[in-house]
Amino acid sequence: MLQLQVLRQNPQAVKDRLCVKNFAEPQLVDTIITLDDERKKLQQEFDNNQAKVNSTSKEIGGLMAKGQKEEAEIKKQEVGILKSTLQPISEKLAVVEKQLHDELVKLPNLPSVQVPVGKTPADNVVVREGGIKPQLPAGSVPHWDLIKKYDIVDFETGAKITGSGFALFKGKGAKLQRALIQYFLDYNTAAGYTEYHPPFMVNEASAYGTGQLPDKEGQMYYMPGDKFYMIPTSEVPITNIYRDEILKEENLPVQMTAYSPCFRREAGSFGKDVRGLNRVHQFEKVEIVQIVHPDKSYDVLDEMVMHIENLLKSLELPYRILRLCGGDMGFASAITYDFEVYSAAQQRWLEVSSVTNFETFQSNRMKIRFKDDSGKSQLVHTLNGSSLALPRIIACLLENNQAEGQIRLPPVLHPWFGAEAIYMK
RNA sequence: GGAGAGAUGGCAGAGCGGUCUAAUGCGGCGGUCUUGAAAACCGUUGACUCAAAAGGUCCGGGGGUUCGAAUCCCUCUCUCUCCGCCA
Repeated sequence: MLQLQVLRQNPQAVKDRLCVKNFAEPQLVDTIITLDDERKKLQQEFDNNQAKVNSTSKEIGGLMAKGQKEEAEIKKQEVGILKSTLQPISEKLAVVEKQLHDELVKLPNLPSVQVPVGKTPADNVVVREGGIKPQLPAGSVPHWDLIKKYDIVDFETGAKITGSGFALFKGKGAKLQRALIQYFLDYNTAAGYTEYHPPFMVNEASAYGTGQLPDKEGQMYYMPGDKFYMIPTSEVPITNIYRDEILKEENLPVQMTAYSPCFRREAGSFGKDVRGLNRVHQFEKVEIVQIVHPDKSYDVLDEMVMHIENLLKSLELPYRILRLCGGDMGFASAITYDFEVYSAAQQRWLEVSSVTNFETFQSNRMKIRFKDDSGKSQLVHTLNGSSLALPRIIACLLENNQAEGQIRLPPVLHPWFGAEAIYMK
């Protein structure tokens, strides 16, 4: 949620930034400011009357104590009249406040100045590429064939148990997944992140806090009996740890990492792009989240990009880093870098991580603040990134490392699979 | 699932209709004393809103009673204790 103060200070600048995100209704900014003016007027009127009610009520207390009942009765009548004027004002105020809030949450975050202008993924800017695209041997196949050949992921049985888009990992496939989760978590904690294992369902307040509600309601699985949402990413429970908290400045930055399964409905997609592990309803992911001083968030963003880049290097996968254009960024993002790995058998790039600086967009909703030197409360900046999402990493590891009757895993995974680099028989 | 108790400022904890602009303690901050520190003493110390002052709001959330609610009533949520069930 954007800060009203920012809109009021420079409405035109806000509208200009919204246009970079291809936001369709920049005039909403003016509507919001008008509503806020009205709110202020009503609030003042209400406060003035309330002050009179309060002071007169105190007088009544004094009169009653002295036994001056008749004077007290007169005052009671006065208060009665004042209160009857208070009622309609507070009703109007409630309506205006709700309208104001409802409109304000429709505004996406403002893109930072570094964000390239553009409408579609084609307008994203490639920042860096790394690794070497492998030359696959003749007869190489995509991962959806490999998983059958080696019997390590079974989609048919997954569909039998639950439904289409749910994978059943088996044998060395299940072990590879477990190994990657552990490797990623250890890599993150070694860099100073504290490991968490959160609940995999959240309540409405948490889903709202990180911006999943009301924007992405249909994307989440929902349990109406308990009003819980299955988490679409551990970002939701992890960032909400600090909801409604005021941190001490010396406790910043807060660095957290968590593994969780992620549940996404992703209704309506089909075809080659979503085949096999390319898109599933439940996938495993290790996430990193940071809560930082507003002056530091862009330095931290660069650090996080480096951190994830080095992790990809260690897996020996060809990768590239994209700076997303305004039109391709998420609702809550001020700037996002996407990481993609090259799937040699599918001959396409697959997104495996997304690193975002939300600036104050999440912290304003969640009221995550810190006390600065002068004792003032300020909103923190929040950032997160995947390190990493597993299915497409697995797809690429399988495809890019396939050889005659075997798949060679990179050395960092040898602790789980033995010294020999030949696995998946 | 059944029965009971409870939710108050960073923490602990009083408060049972009218100086509650919430006692007290701990913690934090400032000062006196000290070479420095500790101790002791003195002072100070919540959030939000309004450009600011005045004012207003906030004692788990929502609603009600009353001239007046932390305090009484209703309701929801959560926590704890005991019993039951259970990996």
